[in-house]
Amino acid sequence: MYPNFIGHIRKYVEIDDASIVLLNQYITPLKLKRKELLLKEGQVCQSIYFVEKGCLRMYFIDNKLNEQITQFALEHWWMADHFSFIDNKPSPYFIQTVEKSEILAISASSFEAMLQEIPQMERYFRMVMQRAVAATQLRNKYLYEMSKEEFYQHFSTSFPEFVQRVPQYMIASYLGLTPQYVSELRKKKL
Amino acid sequence: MYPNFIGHIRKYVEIDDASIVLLNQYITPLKLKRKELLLKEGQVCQSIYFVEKGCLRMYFIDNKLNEQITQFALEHWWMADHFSFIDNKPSPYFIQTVEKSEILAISASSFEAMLQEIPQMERYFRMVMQRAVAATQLRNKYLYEMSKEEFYQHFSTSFPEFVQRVPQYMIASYLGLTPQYVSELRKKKL
DNA sequence: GTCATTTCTTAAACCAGCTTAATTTTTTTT
DNA sequence: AAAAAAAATTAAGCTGGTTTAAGAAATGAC
Repeated sequence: MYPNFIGHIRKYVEIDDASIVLLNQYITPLKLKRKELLLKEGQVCQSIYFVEKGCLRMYFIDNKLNEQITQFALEHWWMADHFSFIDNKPSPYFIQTVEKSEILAISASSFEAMLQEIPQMERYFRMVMQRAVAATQLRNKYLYEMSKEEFYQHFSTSFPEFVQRVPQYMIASYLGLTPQYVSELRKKKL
Repeated sequence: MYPNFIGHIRKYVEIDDASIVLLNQYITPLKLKRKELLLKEGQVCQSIYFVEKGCLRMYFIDNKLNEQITQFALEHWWMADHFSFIDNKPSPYFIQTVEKSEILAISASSFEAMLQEIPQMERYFRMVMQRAVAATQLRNKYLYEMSKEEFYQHFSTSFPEFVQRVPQYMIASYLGLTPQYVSELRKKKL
């Protein structure tokens, strides 16, 4: 059905096929084209989104009216504005497909019901969230210890597929660099 | 027993007194003086730490041999190097008390056993981790949209108790600033 | 209570990465 | 296939925040 989603769950918890079938009622699958919006600034982030296939980005409009990207999600990643999702507050973010994508959405009420009915999912999300915290701790450490030049080089050698797949100006934005500076860094490395 | 800890759990999940009593067997309470270490670089982060009273900091030694602080934890906060804790890998961090503190430690094996025996704790930690993700998303947004000067001013007006309690050079380190620059910014504001 | 250590301040020179602006290349649309 | 739009490059000048160095003030230990 959703091989990436089910595979991801089974990587973390033991769950039988019957429970997997139960899961379906909580999930809304979405087939989206490039550049479609899942969340707009000012709306509440009603769902969390799993990338079954494709790529999402999250961004906000900064005071210079630039789209400032704060996160990407490729296959197997979850995407949400968690503060908005948890507390039902309007979000400052947009969430948009970068390319044609297959997304699984779970609304806040489905999420709650799912966790009640399938306790393994509570455990799954505890682990997913814990790993997300671990990942941000690591990224954060890199931010503290590297110059922007090192940060860019580190990113592009660590995630070469990413650099292939996503426009350069989006990577620049995500890394907190100007497109001009990224351009300079690329020239430097060749 | 540990009013801050129990209060924190009950803020998130319904749990009866019997289960609270069960909790005790998984917890190691620690009374620590100022500047005591809970984790050293190169060790595996064997436990997660709850600050019942006092203050912890997490830091690593950067390439200029500075102590670079990446996190603080005051009362009610959890502290751990999650990658090290989850995957049993050596940590690059030190975790140290900033002041005299009362800490509750839960080792990895206790953590696992506790989650098995008391399912509400699985839910509690899912929520704690999800809020931690939400908090880093927010902090991250501030990093993207503010200059370092704004970031400092924002932090010191948002957490005035912190600025009272923790030496200025530690706050500078945490915010990614030099102590000299923080000194300049303070002078500017008066 | 005083000495030693830690923390904070001041100031000048410096530079990593940004801004601005114009051109070229690539991609998308028709 | 051509036109339009989006993305990437180049280069010069500038600035927010660092570095370096030294002295002053505050704190903790005995």
